[in-house]
Amino acid sequence: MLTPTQLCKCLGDDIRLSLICLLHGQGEVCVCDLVDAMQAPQSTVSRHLAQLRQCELVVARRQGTWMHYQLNPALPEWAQTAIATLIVPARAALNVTLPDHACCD
Amino acid sequence: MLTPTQLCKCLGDDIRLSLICLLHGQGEVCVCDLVDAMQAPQSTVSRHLAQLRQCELVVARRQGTWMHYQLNPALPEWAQTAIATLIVPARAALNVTLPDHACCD
DNA sequence: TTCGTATATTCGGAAATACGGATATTAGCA
DNA sequence: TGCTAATATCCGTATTTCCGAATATACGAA
Repeated sequence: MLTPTQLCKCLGDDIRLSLICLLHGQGEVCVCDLVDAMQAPQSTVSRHLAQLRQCELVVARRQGTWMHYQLNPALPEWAQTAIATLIVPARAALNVTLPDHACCD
Repeated sequence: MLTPTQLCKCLGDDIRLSLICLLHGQGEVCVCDLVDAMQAPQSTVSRHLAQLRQCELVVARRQGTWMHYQLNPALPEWAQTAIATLIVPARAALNVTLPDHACCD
């Protein structure tokens, strides 16, 4: 079960926090768009997504070859609140935005 | 200036999060009480306090030989809100409480 | 001065984390 | 089948973080 320390550890990394920013308020996003938005190698993005999945901050759904990620809608209240609070300054500090949805689907 | 990533990194450690729990809503607390509450060597507690000071999550005031710490009252809104949100589940998970104030003063 | 107490800092080593290229896996399609 | 695209995992290495004993510093009192 998610502890506050774990949540903070997960969010205490620019790449992972950026990924959360990209997913927040977006429904599902496919990995290719995430890799595109982060300017980082695919293996790096995938590794961080796996970590977020492991803490259950995000959930994944496979559709054919593609994977769609979204924020875990079943997070405890306090975690959702904390994330919502941090998102605003994080967006400003990290400056990440989804590309025009180009790849899958 | 404090970034969301930095805040999370600071809070993403059991000892530092425990220290924040001990300070939250308490005004000033002296180091001896913090060392007492955390069952950890003095140098460890002091090192983590220094890190919290460096990120400006806490501020310190010297009074003679003693140091008194408190949450930085000038934290940005978002940081105060995030901390307040995390404190509740953190207290439950980490189970830390101040000892009867015994040492300095 | 010198001593004792409170706290901070240093230091070497252990452990955890991050990286990204290479490779494996999974699925769709010919 | 065999090929290609999307994604995940592996692996050796580099970096960061953490630890606690030892030491240093700051201060008050004698």
